[in-house]
Amino acid sequence: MRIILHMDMNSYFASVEQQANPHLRGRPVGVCEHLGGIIIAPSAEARLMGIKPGATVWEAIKIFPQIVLLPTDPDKYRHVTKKFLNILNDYSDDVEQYSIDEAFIDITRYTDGDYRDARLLGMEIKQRLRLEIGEWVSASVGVGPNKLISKIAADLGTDHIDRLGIVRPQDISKLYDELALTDVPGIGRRIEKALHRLGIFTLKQLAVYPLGNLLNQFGIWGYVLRELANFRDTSAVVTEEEPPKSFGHAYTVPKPLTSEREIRKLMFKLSDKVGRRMRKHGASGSIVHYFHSDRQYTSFGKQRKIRDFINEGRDIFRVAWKIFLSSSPFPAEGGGMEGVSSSEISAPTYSPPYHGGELKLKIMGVSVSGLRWETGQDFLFEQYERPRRLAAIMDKINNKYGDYTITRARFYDAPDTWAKDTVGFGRTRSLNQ
DNA sequence: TCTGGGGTCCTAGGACCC
DNA sequence: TCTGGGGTCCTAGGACCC
Repeated sequence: MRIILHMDMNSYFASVEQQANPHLRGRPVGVCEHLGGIIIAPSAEARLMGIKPGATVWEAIKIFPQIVLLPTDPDKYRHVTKKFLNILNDYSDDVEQYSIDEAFIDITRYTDGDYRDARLLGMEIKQRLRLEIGEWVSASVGVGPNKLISKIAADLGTDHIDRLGIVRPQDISKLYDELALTDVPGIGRRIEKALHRLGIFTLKQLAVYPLGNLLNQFGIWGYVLRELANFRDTSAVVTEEEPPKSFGHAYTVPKPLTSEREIRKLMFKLSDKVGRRMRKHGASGSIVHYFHSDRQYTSFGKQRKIRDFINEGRDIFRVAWKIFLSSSPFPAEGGGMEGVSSSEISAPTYSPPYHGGELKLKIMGVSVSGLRWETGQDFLFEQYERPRRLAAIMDKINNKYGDYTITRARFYDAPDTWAKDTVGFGRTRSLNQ
């Protein structure tokens, strides 16, 4: 029987900020993307005041006007994540990074199957976090016979002082009294609703519900649900890091966009950001996804496969723009683009100004999948011919001084500059400004 | 309060080929 | 003219996670 330990950092982004900035310690802090959005991570102090993750910034301010609001700083969090993964690696070779603030460790060998040893190990890991990362960054630890249970156990542990939850095989049946359907990872809002329609309101009911009916209702997911409800999980702790399958960026604008120019500008920014990240990782891709939502949250999204593999902002942008035109808020020219390679896609023809004003674009996203990877270390610079080399130079500048410090002028301005391939300085400092 | 941005996986239908 | 089945690719869309 395996023993799996799950570690889940508490109020991660906020506590990392508090660790890094002593003057934030003990104060209610909220980390958010921008002021029109939500609090992604409220600090423990903010939570105590009733500010939950997912609350809008607006709401948080209403509860506590003095809350300290901070923008996310992904590099900072990744740095700390590396540190805590290193600690975990001292205890097992089988460490799986599950997200930026969560990890699974197979500690079967280390504990020799003994849950008392597992508890001691959990305490030791938490102690090392305090010593090596800092007092303000803490973790919930869960221990159980599989990944699913260890994760659930970590959540249960948050009620205790030491935030260490242990569920031994003989404790599993007690979970039914403590957990709601959506407390099980894999059961979200929609599935919960569907289960309600079947008359299933508790995990116990789900656990004994006829499998055939579940399969009818949910397809293969019915089987998964049944396994979840019985806390069965045979999945292994996966140590290898899988390469990503897509790269994407999205942005919610503070004020809805209506003009073609604004929309194109944002689309290029996002495309450029995606391209830059792809090049940094030595990836190119052949499927471009574009989506947007309007203020009423009706959304439009499509993907296009092209023949080439691309990783430059302007190429990604061209495809995204074509997709956008196909949604026909502006009349599309030339119809579809089946089988068109990126080099054949011309700069979009300028269409008449947006008519009617129905589209009030609130969220936009661009991503690229269908990835192919450059081999070796030399993907960054040398062997690239001029246009790519230009892109590499621009990357260096932008990575150092911030997004869009430098970009191609033609993407910013009126259609008559489209033909020129010049490097210019964009005015925009960053998406969040 | 109409609410972030980063992802993953699964399904299903149509086109096309053998 | 009608008949099968399998495989792959492409796209849309829905669900979930942190």
